Amino acid sequence: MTEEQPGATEVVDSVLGALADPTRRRLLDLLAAQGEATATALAERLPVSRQAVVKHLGVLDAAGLVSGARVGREVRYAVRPTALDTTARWMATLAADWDRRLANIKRVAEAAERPADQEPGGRRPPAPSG
Amino acid sequence: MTEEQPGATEVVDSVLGALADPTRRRLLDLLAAQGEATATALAERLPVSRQAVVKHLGVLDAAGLVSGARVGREVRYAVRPTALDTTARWMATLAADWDRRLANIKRVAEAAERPADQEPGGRRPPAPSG
DNA sequence: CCGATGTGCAACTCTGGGGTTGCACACAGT
DNA sequence: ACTGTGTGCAACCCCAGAGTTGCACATCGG
Repeated sequence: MTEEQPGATEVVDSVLGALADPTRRRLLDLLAAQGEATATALAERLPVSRQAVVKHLGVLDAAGLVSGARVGREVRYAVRPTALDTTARWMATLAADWDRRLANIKRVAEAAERPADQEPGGRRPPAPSG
Repeated sequence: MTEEQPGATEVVDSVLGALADPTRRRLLDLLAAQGEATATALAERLPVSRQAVVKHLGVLDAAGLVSGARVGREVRYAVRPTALDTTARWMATLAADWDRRLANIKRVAEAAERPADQEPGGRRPPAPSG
């Protein structure tokens, strides 16, 4: 666990996969609230077995969302904000990109709707595929 | 399709579920690039059948990520940035929250590590469970 | 009207992964 | 040394959902 950081795309990929499950989101909530907890302790506060929690923690760890540290005979898990932050930024960028494209396309569509309109010397964008 | 907007939590929930699938992400990429496309046209650019694409578009539509409009005998789908933006903001807030909690806990832990330390007049936070 | 093209619906298959149980191993406390 | 508690591993069950096929229905172009 706790490997070096791979490419942002892979981070986003695994984070999205990890966050898709409600139980895992609940798990992250609990971890964020308690700061640190073992799989056994977390399982007591969830309607699933410890083994299920362990598996989920494995997925979350692979996604870089949590990390576990051995303390004596138990393993304390804690939340790691970095991967989540990366995904949030990626998503925000994507949303902005969509907005940009949509605005572009709308503009072109409106321009094409009235081709007989007055077309002054100013040049419009050549293609919307920017 | 294209219902009224539900609570932000439900939006985030369905968006995360929708974005978990690679084919759906690919689908969104194509749609964002082309601006508008039919299920049939999208299926030609993907290694799955049209019906699979239709199902995915259904999921994406339920998540508010795309919307389809009937034009003659075909249905043109387009990307909708709002739900994605909502999820991005939610995620960024969550990441910030984790950071806050972690900083809080770390501070408290350090303070508890040396209880015999000089404790000046300044007051520290009463509990980390904020 | 007829063919071509596109959509909608339904039944079906099959793999992934969420969940469980059972047991072996590791460590702390007395 | 022995017991209690926590972790790790493996086999197993089960179902949601990703994907398919087949066919009926709608629409455009001649």
